[in-house]
Amino acid sequence: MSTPSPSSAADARRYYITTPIYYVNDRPHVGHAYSTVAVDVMHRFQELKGARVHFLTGTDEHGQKIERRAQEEGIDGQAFTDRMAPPFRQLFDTMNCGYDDFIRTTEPRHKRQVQALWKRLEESGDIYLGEYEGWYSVSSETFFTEKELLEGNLDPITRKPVERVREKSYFFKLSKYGPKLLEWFESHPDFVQPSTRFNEVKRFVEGGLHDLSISRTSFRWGIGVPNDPQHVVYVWLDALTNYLSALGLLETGPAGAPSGQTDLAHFWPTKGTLSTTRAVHVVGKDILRFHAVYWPAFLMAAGLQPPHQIWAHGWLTADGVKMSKSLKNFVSPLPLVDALGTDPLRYYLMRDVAFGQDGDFSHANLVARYTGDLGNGLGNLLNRVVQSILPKATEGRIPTPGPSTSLEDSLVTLAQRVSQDTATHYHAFAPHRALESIWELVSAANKYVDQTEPWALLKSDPNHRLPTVLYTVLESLRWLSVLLSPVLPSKCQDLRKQLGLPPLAVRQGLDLWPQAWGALIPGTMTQPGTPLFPRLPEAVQDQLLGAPIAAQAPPPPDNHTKKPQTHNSNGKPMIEFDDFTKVDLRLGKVLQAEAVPKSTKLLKLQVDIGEPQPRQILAGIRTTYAPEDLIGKKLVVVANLKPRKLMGLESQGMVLAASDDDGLSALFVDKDITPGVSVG
RNA sequence: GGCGAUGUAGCUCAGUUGGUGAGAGCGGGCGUUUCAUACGCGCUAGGUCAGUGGUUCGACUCCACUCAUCGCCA
Repeated sequence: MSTPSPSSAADARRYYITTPIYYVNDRPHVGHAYSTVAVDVMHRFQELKGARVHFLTGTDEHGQKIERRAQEEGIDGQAFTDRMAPPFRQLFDTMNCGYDDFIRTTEPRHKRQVQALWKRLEESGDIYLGEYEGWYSVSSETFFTEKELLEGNLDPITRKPVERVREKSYFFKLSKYGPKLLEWFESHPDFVQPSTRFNEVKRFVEGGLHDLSISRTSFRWGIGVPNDPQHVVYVWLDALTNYLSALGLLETGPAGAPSGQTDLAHFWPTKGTLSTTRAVHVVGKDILRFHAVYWPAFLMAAGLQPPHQIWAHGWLTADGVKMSKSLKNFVSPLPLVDALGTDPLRYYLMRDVAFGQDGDFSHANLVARYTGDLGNGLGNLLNRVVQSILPKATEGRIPTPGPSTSLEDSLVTLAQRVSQDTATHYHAFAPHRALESIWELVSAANKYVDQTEPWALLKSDPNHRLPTVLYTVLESLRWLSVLLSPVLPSKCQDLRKQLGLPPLAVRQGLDLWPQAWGALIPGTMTQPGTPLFPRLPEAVQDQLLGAPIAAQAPPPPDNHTKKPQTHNSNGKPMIEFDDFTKVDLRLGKVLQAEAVPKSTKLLKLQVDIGEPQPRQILAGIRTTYAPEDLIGKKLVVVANLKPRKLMGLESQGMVLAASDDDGLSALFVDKDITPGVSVG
């Protein structure tokens, strides 16, 4: 399995990359954002390398499921999809995905192309009229065989009932293309990624292909079959064609001659342009088969070149739970963008999930990535130099570097390696690795600042060593502003602005990827601004971490059993007896008590709980009890609470007390019972 | 059932064609600096590399089997 070398994309003058078109039967969620952001990252990377990129996304709007949804609402399909499609577009705009085209399958330009493709397939003799009978699942838009169905004739995926459907149908001679497909797979070892998915595809084809039913008469909401308006084109043939129709590839003029859409059409590879174009479809693993088997077969039949690559990514779970309609636990990206901003969410999605594998969308990890990587790592690096030291050293101008030492040399060497590694990883559709690699440079730069101590040089050597040190850090940040820009486009603009640099201006044929050290121009004014990734207010953190899934997603209602009570009148979750027995409650006798200095609430107690040594326990009861009131008293102690530091002192347990607005009362024991005995 | 994967430190994962004491990031612990967004830097994981049995001078890395998890099978 070969990975393209870092230079190959720059050579590929044209790069066509697509997301799946999204089915508009529901509102967009973080999964849609994920695949579209991934494609946007690739698109931005390729542009930086000087490729001419066409980035397509859009919506899939036909099919029986849509027809029924529209009917339920008493509106027609067009009105329904006109309402459902815009939120997708808005989401991708919010996520700062710079798509070049957003196609809807209900657009006339697409309908013409589908019909044109149909005619081509007909001309090649690969379409015939037959009769189809089978179990059709409306919810999955597909037929199932008898043995695939669940008991009671249910769709094995959606568990909805299927219908016995018998209808006249046009068929595509898919069976004829099995050997050609296998030959194609053989000669294109990177056709499907990741390779384990490719294995599945190959075996599927090796198992033999049946002809594919490609029209329906049982519903109307779709594209009419040319010259047989009773039939509607099968939704997958319809949907897949979007990749061509966005390029106007099959466009014909009034006289049937190719129209003027030739420029865009060049994004689709032909035999003559294989080395200078690259067409890649990014899809979810659930629709791989359609893209890796049916789609190349259609294209072969139409006399067209299959795409270069199909990249199947994985699914996201939500805080460890599979996202599903019935659980209503789809993570909506918009509140996250409100809380953190677009770029941090993009960063999280690209950094925390290995592209191609399934991943988990974890709110805790999101916050950790924001605070740790972005805030403490990158943001603080910029801040500590541009905001803090540079104004004092050079009144904010980029300094002129002097002779370098081994410290500078090794940082430069590392930056060059990181730059190469990062490019390799972006190329291989491994944004998580690219970012991992980039953070080597972030860390090294922070370490460099620590080692060189510019704040000390400010006093000891402001005219010689200091300019070199500051220049080196600033130049590292300039490199970072390029390396990170595919993932953090707007934050990198901000970063560059603070460094006194113009925005990155991509141009076809111009490779902007960092290679030469020292492009920062001494004397340029920097523009210290607000921190790139300000520390999250606690309220925002709490909002992100505060049981976001539980709140939005009650467990699926169970109609048969009575729902157990999950919370008590205090809003606390119900616990099992076993949970309770985990708490080691013991009787303790207070041996000593004294106030904690500088604290109005805390008392430091030495409590005998039957152990050789008394426990030191800090209790926030000083407002009610004076130290001398407590000595000799017996009270209830939580003995197995993890030790915790309060006001610099370790507390090895907790004293039970009840409190209300007026004060509190410790739980004293009135009989003379031996310290250390269990309470329960 | 058939086919294919995966199982490495608390968590997420790297570990090229078998060979110096098995790694990274995060979390935890300890220390330290003070320019900075209480941020940075340093040290710290003694992990039966799922298990068993093989091949080999030598295996996390090859083979067989077992267990667990997952994917594909129109």
